[in-house]
Amino acid sequence: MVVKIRDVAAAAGVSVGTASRVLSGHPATSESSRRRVTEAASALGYRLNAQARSLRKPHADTLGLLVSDIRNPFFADIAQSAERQALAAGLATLLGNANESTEQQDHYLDLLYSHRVAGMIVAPQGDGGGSLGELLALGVPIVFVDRTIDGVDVPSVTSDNGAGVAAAVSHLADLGHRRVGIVAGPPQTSTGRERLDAYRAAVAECGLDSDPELVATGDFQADSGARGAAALLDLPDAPTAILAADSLMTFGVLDVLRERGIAVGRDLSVIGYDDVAAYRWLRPALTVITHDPARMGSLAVDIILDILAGRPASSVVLESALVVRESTGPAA
Amino acid sequence: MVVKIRDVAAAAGVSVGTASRVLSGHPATSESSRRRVTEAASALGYRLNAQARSLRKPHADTLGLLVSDIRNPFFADIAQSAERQALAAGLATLLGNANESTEQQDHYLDLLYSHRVAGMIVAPQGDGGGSLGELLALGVPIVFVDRTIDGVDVPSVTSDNGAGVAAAVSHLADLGHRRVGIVAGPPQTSTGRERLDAYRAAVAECGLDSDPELVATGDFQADSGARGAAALLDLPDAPTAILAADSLMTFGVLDVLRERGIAVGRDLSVIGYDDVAAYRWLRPALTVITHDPARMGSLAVDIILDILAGRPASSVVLESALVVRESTGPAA
DNA sequence: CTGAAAGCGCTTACAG
DNA sequence: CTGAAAGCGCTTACAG
Repeated sequence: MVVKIRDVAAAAGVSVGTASRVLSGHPATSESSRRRVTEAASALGYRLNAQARSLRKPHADTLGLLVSDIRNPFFADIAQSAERQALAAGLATLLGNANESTEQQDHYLDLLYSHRVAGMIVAPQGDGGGSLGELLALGVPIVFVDRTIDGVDVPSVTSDNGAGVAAAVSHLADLGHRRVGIVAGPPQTSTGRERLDAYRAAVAECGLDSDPELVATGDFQADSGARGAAALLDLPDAPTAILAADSLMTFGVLDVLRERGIAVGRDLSVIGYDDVAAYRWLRPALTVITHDPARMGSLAVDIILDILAGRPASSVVLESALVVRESTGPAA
Repeated sequence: MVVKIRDVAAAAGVSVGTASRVLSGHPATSESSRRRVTEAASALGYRLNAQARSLRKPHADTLGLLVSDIRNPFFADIAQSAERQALAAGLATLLGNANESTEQQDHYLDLLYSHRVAGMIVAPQGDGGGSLGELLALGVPIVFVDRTIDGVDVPSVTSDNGAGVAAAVSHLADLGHRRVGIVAGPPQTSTGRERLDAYRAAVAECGLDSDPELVATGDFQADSGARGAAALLDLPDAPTAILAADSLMTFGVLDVLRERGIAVGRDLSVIGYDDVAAYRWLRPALTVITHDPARMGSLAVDIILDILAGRPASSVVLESALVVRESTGPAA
């Protein structure tokens, strides 16, 4: 019932091989075959079976994309631009949502491999063992986005986390803050660690209080931002400024401040992370550390394409910057 | 170099058929084969080639998901829950982003079909012709989410748009508003049309001004919400309340009000659509028409599973309700 | 430029 | 319960 290439070939009066060559754009075809096959295909409503094709090819015309949380606008932006860029290169995107879980990451990695994707873009987690290590050993083209894993030599597209955080802390120091709190990301992620390290380095650099109690650890979800902020505010000697390490936790922090009636920018300074669209309607406008998820996504695809084409693939580190708006002010 | 089932069979000392049966959980296997094959497979690091498997099966173990805009939080929620539900049923999700374009929708539809997905969940657009019509004719299991197409008989999971809009208009009427503006969605979408129709019916029902100038048409993107609000506000006899037909346009409307220094809830009442997480930080808190994208996504997957299992599949219409918060007040 | 044929890695009747 | 074999729908050397 479903039309296959042999039906097209029969209708066009050519061999299956010739039909295949015409349909896949092989140059060695005559004008007349091309016409007849094309006509037969559209008359019969022929639709290629991508499964069958990719069984003969080293890989399918799909790209695996594994993000940590598709509902996080930062990753939605990465996904959107990666998908667009992949599509332009003729690759369909298989999307996985690791949900900040190493197990689920491994599950998806296996799944993507079993579909013989041409390459995978992943915002990784864990220590580079498990399925990730196995796939790497198999030579599957993988590029990391946003995050990396220590000791795992894979091309990546990341942001210069240090620069943004350093600028943020120094901005706060200039405003007279001495005790700056941070709601850090999970230590299992490179971004969580790098942002925290940069915070510590900048705090030392600027001569601020380096009290370990000023560090709360979250998991990149809103609730943990709220818990972290609450813990910091409940300190006997609470910070006068709080920095959050991603957008969801930033929202959690803001929730707590509102509940407690603390005036952002006046009573307490706040610096958010990831300049997501949803920040746009916050008042006072949020001072943030910003980077470029859309560019991350498209560059990651470019690197996969480089690898597939045998071109040298190199990692890129994108800029990160502080955008000062209204949520930071002089220390109370 | 890559381990295939024949290698596993050889290592286990059984035939390829037996290895296949063990690996795919066929009941007709002996305890001893099961042990030997399982051990051989894990010792060799065998990974199934899903392409090859699905070539022998009626379809792949994948589900196609075609949303209108992955960066729209409403669709991100649908995607998240659909993916989770599909995964639980052993289906990987192939995600497409139609980007509110009928052409791109058709492109993805073709792509998904070429990958022989088990079924497709789509937030549709257009008139039911093109690739959509062809796939339907081929008997591909398709279910619509959020939107439908007139005259196309496909199971769907939608919201009762009429109920929410009616409640919203009536709420405004109760507050004394006579001129209620709407930034409607694109007439190419069922949700765009239904919400507008419900608005018109409710306006008539409540005896409000039915001036056609009170209707601005947007495209479900923020910018069009801003343009629509500006047009409404520039009317010689401007509305005292504005209703927006989706979340992105709601944000656009709010932008314009802020630019113009109009106090939401006092100078002008605003009712938004889709109770997305980003609304949570708006002040004054937004009165909205709410429905349940996560449930939409998982129910849509359930329907696909019903179809695949040969069970009767029926459409479901979810509730939609008005949540009154602070952005609506007495007519000025 | 074209056809005949082998083969991609699996699954599944068919016998036994 | 098991093996041998056919076949899923394509692509691609190999000859010509």
